[in-house]
Amino acid sequence: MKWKELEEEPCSMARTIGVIGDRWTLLILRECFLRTRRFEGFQSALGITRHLLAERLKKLVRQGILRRIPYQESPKRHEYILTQKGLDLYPIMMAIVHWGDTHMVDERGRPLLHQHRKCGKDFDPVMVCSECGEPLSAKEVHTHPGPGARSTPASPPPATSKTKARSRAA
Amino acid sequence: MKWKELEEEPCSMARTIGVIGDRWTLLILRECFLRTRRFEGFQSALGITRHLLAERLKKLVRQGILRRIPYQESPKRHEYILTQKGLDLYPIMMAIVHWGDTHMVDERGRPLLHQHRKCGKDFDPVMVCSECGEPLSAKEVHTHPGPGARSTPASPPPATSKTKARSRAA
DNA sequence: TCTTATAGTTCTAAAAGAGAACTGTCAATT
DNA sequence: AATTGACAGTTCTCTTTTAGAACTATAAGA
Repeated sequence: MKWKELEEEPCSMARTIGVIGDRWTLLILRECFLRTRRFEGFQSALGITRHLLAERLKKLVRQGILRRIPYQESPKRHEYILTQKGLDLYPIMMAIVHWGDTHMVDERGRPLLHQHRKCGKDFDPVMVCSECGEPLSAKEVHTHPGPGARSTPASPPPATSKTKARSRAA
Repeated sequence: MKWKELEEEPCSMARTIGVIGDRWTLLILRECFLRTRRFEGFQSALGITRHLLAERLKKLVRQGILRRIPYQESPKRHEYILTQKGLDLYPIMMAIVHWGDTHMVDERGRPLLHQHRKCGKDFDPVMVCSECGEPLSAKEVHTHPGPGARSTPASPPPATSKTKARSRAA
């Protein structure tokens, strides 16, 4: 499967995975949220090969998640900073960190704590329903097709060429 | 970088990425949350090669995210179902879907809607602070080292062998 | 002039993934 | 009794990605 195909599936998860669903991209984004902005910064923090780093940064810029901004002329140098679209990835990052904090810590405890400036306390991220404010769990949620679902009852899908996957929306 | 190394970093994000940070694993998990349980089900829904599917399922079982449970004898057949640890991935999945719903939909709109059984409404997932209940954004959060951080001021890190990454906790 | 900092690009070898075919067990059909 | 089909994998070859290291380019500073 190619990345491009993923981005075209009628599934918000598949599309998102097509953009950020590989380890290096996720780690680069972690660095972005930790305020890393420059090529060398990413490279030395992550130990990623320079080749891949250059490629991933380009992709993130293409996707509008990072913006490449000059911070000096001669020699030209740029910084990579998160756009709003990139900042919106924060809940994904926090959800990942929180799962790790819950299920992957060793005896020593959490590597990093998060303090909420507004209330001043160390916190955990909690996912709640936008309508009633209650915490969410998988079993309390029912999924149903939305307007962008692939097969409307009226018109069956036009035999999607070579892709063997029976497409499944999410 | 090998997956194993990731799982040993003092960073909850890196560790989590080591477990679920690749596209197929994420897509398999999507299917799990959509109630797919069997090998053929995953294979035909995703179009993943059988080889990779077998490997990924094994890994998820090893990690305690899925449990392999017999549903018939002769011939022996098993289903893969989410453990509690697996169910706890739900906020990650929802955060990913929601970002896609926000930034990756086409004119047609969302492929899938989510209804909260408790309140009966279609909702968006919102990430809030466990302490004060306010929605979170990256800029309102300050990160600081926790007990499991790698370099305690007292004892500097023991020159971490070959890994070139200057480790960075999260 | 020589070294360092920065941001890449280019090369080769190793690892991972794609694609297709094959195995083995049993139930149902011909 | 032999054949087909469902299911859950395994094995094979070929292609694409990654890893790892070296190289390029520009300018500032010792």
